[in-house]
Amino acid sequence: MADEGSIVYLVDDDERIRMSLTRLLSTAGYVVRSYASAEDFLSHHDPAIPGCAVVDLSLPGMDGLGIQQTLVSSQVKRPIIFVTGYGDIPTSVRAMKAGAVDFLTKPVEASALLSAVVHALDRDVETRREGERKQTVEKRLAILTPRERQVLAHVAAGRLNKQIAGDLGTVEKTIKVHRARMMRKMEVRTVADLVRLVT
Amino acid sequence: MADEGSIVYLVDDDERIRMSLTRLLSTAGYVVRSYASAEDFLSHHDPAIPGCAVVDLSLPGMDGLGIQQTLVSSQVKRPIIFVTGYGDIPTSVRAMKAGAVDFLTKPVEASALLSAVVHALDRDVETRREGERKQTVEKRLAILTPRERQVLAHVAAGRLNKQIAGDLGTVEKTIKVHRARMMRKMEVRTVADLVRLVT
DNA sequence: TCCAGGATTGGCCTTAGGGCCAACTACGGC
DNA sequence: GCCGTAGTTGGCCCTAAGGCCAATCCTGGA
Repeated sequence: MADEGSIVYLVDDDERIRMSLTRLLSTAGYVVRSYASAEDFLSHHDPAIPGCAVVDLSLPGMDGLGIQQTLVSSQVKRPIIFVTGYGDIPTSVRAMKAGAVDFLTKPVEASALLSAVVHALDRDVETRREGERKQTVEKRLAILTPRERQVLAHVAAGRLNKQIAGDLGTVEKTIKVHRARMMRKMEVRTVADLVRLVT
Repeated sequence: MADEGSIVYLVDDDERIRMSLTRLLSTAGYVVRSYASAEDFLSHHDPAIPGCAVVDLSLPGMDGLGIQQTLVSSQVKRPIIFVTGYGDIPTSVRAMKAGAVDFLTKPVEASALLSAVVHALDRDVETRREGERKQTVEKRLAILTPRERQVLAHVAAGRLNKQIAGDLGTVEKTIKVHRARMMRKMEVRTVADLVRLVT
């Protein structure tokens, strides 16, 4: 299996459920870390580690939706699968609108949970890939001088050096220099690559 | 209001509900068209007309999810808001995963429905905007000759005429001609515009 | 006060892209 | 057999982009 060894964070206050789901997920090849409360999970949570979360909706203290809101508002994209015994429709809809991967009712069917985990991990991989791409671009943009950033915007818009010079109140030769340095720093060789990178 | 006059398709087998919601939506400035069954709605449905659908989950014959599946499988992006009196969580989750805008329980709160309609119409506008853009690009791609399409791919990838010539087994001069004709047909003047268009 | 980084400009030369005119070849139809 | 479309190629010329070397000018700091 492709996701074998990926981490599944399990948050449920019922120890029997934790044992049961841990067993199920471990057997499927996942590494499981379980927590009995939202607070315990969040305080040990490292967004940098790939994986997904399987969260019981009703928890003592902060509940499952609270975990989701906390993660969402802190820009953490950890995919969440909710499981619940007592949920209602409005809650499930709110969870899904907030980006939950799935919302399962107890007793949880093994196949449904495993399928949801696969989807969640897929989404996590995709999110991380895109996040890394953005990071790379941001890092490169960060080392540009203000002038180079201006030139970048014009070049990406398809403007000619001569036109850019006019807009920025300088001469073509100067733009050529800024442009060349900007392209080096952005690590692209063609305008096409540049446009794809910053779009 | 920005969406005033937009069409809301209402599908519910209960005439009192239809009356009630029609009144609510009309008062808010929307044009409402109501249907008593999925079959009636679908047979009169024109995907080209902007708007959203408010659909009761339980209907005689094909139910609300059936409408959604029908539209989704025929690539129609009509935004759907479900309303239901007897739904369960798995159903609401399935609807949301299939792209429903919202899933409301009866009795429907006026504010919740109106808010959902605003979101649905926003999504519709966005979907149509994107669809038109794709249409435009497709139309232009359609009038390219096979050779021009090949050249387009290479140009968008940032390759030089000389390299493209090598790859396509011809000389640079020929590529220049294909390239110029391709750029005209795609209605772009710079490589940057081309990349943005086909990405 | 002197230095580094950033912005600027000039000259020179090479490569790349694109417009215009002309011409040839191949193929599918009428 | 003639015609239109698609693909090809050549020549000529001009503009755009980019590399290399050199040289100011200014400003925030050490």
